[in-house]
Amino acid sequence: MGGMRVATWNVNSIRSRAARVVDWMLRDDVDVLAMQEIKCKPEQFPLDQFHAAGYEVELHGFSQWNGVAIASRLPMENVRVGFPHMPGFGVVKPTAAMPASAFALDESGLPLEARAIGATVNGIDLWSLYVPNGRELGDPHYDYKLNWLARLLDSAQETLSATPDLPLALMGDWNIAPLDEDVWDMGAFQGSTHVSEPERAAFRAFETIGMRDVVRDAGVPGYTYWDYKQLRFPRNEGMRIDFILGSPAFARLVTGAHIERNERKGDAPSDHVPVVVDLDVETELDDDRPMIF
DNA sequence: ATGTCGCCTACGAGGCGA
Repeated sequence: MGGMRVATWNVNSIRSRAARVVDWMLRDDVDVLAMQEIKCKPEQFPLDQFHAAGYEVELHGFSQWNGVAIASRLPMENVRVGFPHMPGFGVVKPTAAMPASAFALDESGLPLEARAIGATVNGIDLWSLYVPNGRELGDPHYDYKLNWLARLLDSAQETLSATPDLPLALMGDWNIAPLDEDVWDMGAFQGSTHVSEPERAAFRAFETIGMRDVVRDAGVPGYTYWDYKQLRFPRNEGMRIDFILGSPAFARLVTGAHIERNERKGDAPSDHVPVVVDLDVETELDDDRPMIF
């Protein structure tokens, strides 16, 4: 096969947006979509609509918060939920929608959240990640965010140490604006999360293991998120917080990228839009072939 | 404008998270 189109999109509830998501995948010829904030458990996911469009879905979700999924029309293998030493947060609070038996705990006894799922497609290791928001500087959730990112980095580093030539992509809602130009007005973010130096350092740390923001590297400008409030989209007061970080072997496959700004328009949009990369899978296959001249 | 969403509990309006 030749081109392969891969995307990430924080859908902000798949149950309220399945038709819109599937329509876009077909219209934009997407092979694999990493979704975040599906906000449902497995039995609630609208699988039928994806299957009817030719996509299989792997997902990880607990009740109404968070939740991640990967939809693909190419075979998915080696599906993994979470990553080694992923931290949890908060307290176990059983409800009708989430009984005590639904909680899994981390090594410290904190409940794990549904923020990471990975699958291998065409030999490419693809992850859908929903980085914790952080809420406020100094909030326990902010420490959780930084710790979660540090453990994710450890995990990616271990993977790339063992398999340096692996095409690996960490895709999702990072809840970090790495550069000042990634928000519409730095003055509005003084003392806020998403732009603080520790968060930006945690993001940049992925560069030290060779991971690149392949969409920025492709020269694609623009925001990926606009708050529902305060006419943020009409005013184009957005944030760039959704990213695809690729290992060197992944970056070599990239032939193009775009941000689907139009998906913020129309009826009942998510507050995020899809971020898309095109891959030349033949490039990888060619690399594996012996040179004959 | 604390300005909008989406889902929860529990049946209506308030809470939470983003």
